[in-house]
Amino acid sequence: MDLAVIEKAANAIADKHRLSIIMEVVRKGSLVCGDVCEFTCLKQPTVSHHVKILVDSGVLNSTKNGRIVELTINKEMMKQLSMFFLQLS
Amino acid sequence: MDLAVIEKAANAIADKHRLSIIMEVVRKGSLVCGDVCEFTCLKQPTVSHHVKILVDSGVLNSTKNGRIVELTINKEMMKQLSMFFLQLS
DNA sequence: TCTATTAATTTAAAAGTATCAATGTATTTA
DNA sequence: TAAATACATTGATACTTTTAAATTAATAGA
Repeated sequence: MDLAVIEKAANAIADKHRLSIIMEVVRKGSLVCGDVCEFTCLKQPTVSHHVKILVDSGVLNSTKNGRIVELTINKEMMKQLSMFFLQLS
Repeated sequence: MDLAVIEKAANAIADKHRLSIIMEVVRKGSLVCGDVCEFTCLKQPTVSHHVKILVDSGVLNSTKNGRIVELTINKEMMKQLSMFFLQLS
């Protein structure tokens, strides 16, 4: 497992707002960026910034349908993180 | 699982130097702060700073034997992190 | 094509973080 | 008790991150 991947994913997760986005994506199955603005009370550019970090790190997947971006959890990444920490325990 | 705990642990892990400290602690079983200065090429105050973050977050355990601080991995925290990411996958 | 909608980018200010020299503290040893 | 050792704290500087207003880009629908 590449430590740079772990570092980047950990960084993406290490934020109150981003962590709550992750939990909401998992709870609902998927979210669009507009939903995130609503439930986080953050402005749209701020949400766009956080979403970019989550997607770039591989924590979330994004698929663009027209002008709408749909966010889902990257289960493969979650499995890798789970395995990494299991090996450290 | 408390998200604040996850957030704090993720933050501790989300750093190149701290991640390498974690890996070395696991590889060797334990380390003292002086060892960390050597293999990271960081100065002592910087190491003290990083170690504090790792210990405060619960990622590492520290036990003081006289003036020497011994660092070990917190296996319980690793298990909790592993479970957390497993549930997201 | 015109307008509304959804998201990305730019820019800038404020807050937070990493680093290390200098210094402090506690403990061991001569 | 004095010197040496191991680590913590302070304070300064440089760098990074977060946030959002303003703007831009892309798409959908009238």
